[in-house]
Amino acid sequence: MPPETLTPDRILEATEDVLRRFGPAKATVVDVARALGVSHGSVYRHFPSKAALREAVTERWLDQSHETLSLLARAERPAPERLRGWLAALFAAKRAKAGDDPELFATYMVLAGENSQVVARHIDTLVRQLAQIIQEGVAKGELGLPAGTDPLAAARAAWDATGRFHDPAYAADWGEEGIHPAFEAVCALVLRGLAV
Amino acid sequence: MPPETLTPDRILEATEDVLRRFGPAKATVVDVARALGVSHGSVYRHFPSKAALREAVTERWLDQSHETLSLLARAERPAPERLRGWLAALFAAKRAKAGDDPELFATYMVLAGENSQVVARHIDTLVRQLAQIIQEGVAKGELGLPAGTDPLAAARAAWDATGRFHDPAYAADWGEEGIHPAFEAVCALVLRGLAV
DNA sequence: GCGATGACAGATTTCAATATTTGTCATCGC
DNA sequence: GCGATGACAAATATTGAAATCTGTCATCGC
Repeated sequence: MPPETLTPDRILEATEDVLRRFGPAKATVVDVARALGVSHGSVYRHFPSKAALREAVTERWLDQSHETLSLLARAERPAPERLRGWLAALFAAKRAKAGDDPELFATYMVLAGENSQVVARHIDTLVRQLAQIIQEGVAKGELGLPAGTDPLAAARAAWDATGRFHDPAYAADWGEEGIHPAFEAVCALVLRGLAV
Repeated sequence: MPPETLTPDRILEATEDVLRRFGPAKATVVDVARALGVSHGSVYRHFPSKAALREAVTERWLDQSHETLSLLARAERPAPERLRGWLAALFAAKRAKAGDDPELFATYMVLAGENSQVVARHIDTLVRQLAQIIQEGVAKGELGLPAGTDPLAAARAAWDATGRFHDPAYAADWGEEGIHPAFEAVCALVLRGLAV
């Protein structure tokens, strides 16, 4: 018997590995099976298709980034600071991922493109964190919304407005000279738009 | 002699035509020459390379959209209204182009990708129009900027913040259900961020 | 004289034959 | 019995030879 019994988790790990090594275009189910020392038929016992396997890898990867940010969303500081910190942390995390291992990042961009449903759910989670900050800020009088504005809609607007600093489509810009001032400027604009 | 003598303008028109008919991948210099009834060598007399030809087409295409917007930027209305109108017009124009002829739009997206310099200049022109509106608004007390903020930087921030509604990378979203509310929300956020 | 031409070399693209991969399932061995 | 296997058909990707395209330039005809 192999070191451990074959589980979805072990398969996912091996898949990540294969993706890292061969890239999204060349990584095959046969490669994954080979990495695990099993036949590719066995992989299909745990995942119904290659697409499902890749989707699961995508989900796993996106879930990793929720933790840290959700801590920041709950931190005990004035809402404007928290909002700023949250956005800055999001940007810093993405920037680091894209900068440290561009190939791996490109791989995950391909996976994300294949699984827009999963990505949409991920974004939803993050927007809800934003909404929480905004809602609490409004409740404490630290932030202001035009009468009748839904905090969730405001959060979505803030998310959209800062897209250049978290949407992977812009990853190429994140290494540029003026990206930090640009982030500061948009951040300031958004915060001013949410001020009391 | 052909109907008219061979000029850069006639070549550009023929190139646009060929691009429209065959798409960016299949359009060749030989096709352009054939459409004009000349040898491809003659095209090279007016444009040094295929890339230069395509760049010129891109420039011509982008320049078309400056006119209408620059009129709006100069309109005689309160700055917040003008700003809103300008952003809405930009969004409407892009949306219409992408929606009416998706293939042609895709073609021009490819061209734009090939000529980021040209696109950057185009964006610069538009951001300057935005800056003009903001600057006048600030002068008249209709808009406000944090002390020491450059109107051009503020314009760039407003541009970045509204990217989802003018960046062709998001064109796929422009047909979606909730895009108008999303635009309104971001617009409101930005206007509030620039209010006195 | 001067713009247009088309033959040409080298780069790029196309296309069809070949090989690999995906997903299924009857069969195996523990 | 039950998870693992590998042979298999259909779909997809790779490959390399042939065709086309880009860019140059010596030559042509007006």
